[in-house]
Amino acid sequence: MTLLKDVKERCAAAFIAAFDPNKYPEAFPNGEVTIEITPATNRKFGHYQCNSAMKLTKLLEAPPRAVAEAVCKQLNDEPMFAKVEVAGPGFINITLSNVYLSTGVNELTTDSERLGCRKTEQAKKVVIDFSSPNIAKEMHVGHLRSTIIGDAIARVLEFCGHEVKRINHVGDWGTQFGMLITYLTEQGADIQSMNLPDLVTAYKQSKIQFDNDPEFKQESQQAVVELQAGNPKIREMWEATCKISRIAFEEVYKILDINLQERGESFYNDKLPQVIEDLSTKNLIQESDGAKCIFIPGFTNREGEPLPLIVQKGDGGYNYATTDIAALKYRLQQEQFTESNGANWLIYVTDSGQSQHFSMVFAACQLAKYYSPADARVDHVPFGLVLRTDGKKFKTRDGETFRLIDLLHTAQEKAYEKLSAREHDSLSTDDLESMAKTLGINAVKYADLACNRISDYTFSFDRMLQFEGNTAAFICYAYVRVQSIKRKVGVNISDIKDSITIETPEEIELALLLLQFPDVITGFTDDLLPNRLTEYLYNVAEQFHAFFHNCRVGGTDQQNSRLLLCEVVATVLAKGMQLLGLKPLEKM
RNA sequence: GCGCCCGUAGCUCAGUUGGAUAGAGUACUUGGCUUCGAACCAAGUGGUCGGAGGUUCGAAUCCUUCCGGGCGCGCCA
Repeated sequence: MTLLKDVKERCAAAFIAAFDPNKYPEAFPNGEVTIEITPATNRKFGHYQCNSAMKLTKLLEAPPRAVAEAVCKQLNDEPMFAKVEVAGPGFINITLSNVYLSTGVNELTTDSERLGCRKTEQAKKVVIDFSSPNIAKEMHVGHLRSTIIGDAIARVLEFCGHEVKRINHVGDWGTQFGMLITYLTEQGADIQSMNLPDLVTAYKQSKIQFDNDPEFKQESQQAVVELQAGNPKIREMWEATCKISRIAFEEVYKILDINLQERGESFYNDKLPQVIEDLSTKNLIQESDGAKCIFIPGFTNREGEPLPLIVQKGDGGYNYATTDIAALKYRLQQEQFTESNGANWLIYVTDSGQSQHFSMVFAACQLAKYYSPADARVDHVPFGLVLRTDGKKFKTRDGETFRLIDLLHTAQEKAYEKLSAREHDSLSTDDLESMAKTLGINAVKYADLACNRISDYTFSFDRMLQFEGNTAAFICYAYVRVQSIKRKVGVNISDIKDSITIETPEEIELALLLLQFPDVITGFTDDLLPNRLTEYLYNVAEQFHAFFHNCRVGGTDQQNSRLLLCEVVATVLAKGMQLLGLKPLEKM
């Protein structure tokens, strides 16, 4: 039972008590009523508000205020609420009682793992596809967004009790390997001694030659065919390039603390012919200009003609649409989970430029009866571009992308500058360096997660490393201060026999927020927007500072109660940070 | 041209599915350290929610239409 559900249930009961469900069957289908409870828009309206009196006014055949007053009457003696009032055109404003809030936060003190969040009753088998860099290319900020958004979603869904597989759908297959391998062969390159930057350089050269040298182009295309056919020599070179890239990717994942399982496009190579065959037998494929296409109703090209999803090219090769269909089918039908074979929730975290592609792939898979929305949830989770502070795309003056690994190191270095510029009593240089590494990465992640992912995101070291406002450092600082007060008071939390008593306005606000944690997590799983959670953590941190400023802890009658409250704050902050892939600092 | 996304304070961004007087942060102004970290707190200035219509008790949110920006649109992924 979450706070929101609790309020909702009691209000629904009040509607049923105030109006005879048998008399108004339309308002009470099956004797029940669905009502709307939202957090109050303004504190002077209480903690929550119910707007259903206005919505149900027609079905209940009474003016909105009269409906509200009848419901309100039923709630006056409810111990959960301190006050229930009717206001304006028919709002029911609800203020929770201090007793209810106190009881609620007390329960959290013995529930540090779940913090009121119950595991889902409908655990799903989730395959989440994120990060997905390309072999022989550097990771850049676009991969950063996919990686940290995907990671945060995976962490939250795991916490909710879903069974989650994190898949790195790396770009390790396709025509580019033909040209890369042909180029490396012609140059007589010693692949074993190369690193990723060498590979990237070779890739760029091969692209130039591919575009300008017809003979090279032909050889490259032949190399692709041989790679797909399993030519040992070619295959060996391909594996070597993958290995080099993998080493570089792992370095990034280690810094970012990302755990995911690589299963690249090549994994589906041998499944592609069957997919085409299956689509053919289902009469979904039409030939157009030599290519095999699926025409999906509702999609048109620039001439207004039906837009094809090409699943087999004129030269017989397959492309990413084929791979994505094969991958979707595989994940839903063959994926090995502990209890059954297939997943029933697929998530793709990619840039929003691929929205149309995924709508078409999803539509094609539904036409092929690989799934129906009734038995599987399939989400494309899009995100916007990364921009510079001048609004342009995040690239160097030469049009090159910044290497992700360099950006991460820069963030850590700048975090060190910021930290060391302040006075610290008992922190060694080693401590500072270690903190800066954590804080730098926290800042990079938090700044990205704190924006609504659908919008474009403006990347700025200065902003993300600020200690004020909605930033990683501010959240960390709140946590640090809780740890500090605990050290200062010197009481072992687990020895405290007292319970929390909520009294002051600051305590009430803080308790209310802490009890909302499960509702925030539930909201997250509905819309997969990480900024809902960052905003919540910011509110907790901010409210903690306000509480701490006005309510003394150490040496007061309320010391133990407030110490316990502080502990809940720390637990919520730590859990929230963990779910976002951030690491708390004990000191800073 | 068609499709999708976006347009909210000088800047960076929220806005919980249609709710009350549109909110934070930053910047700027002001007040608060002789007790738990002032990396903090409190207050103020700042808005035609891109424009115009429409739907209704009620619109930043839904519909229509313009304006401005971004992305995508047949054999790259």
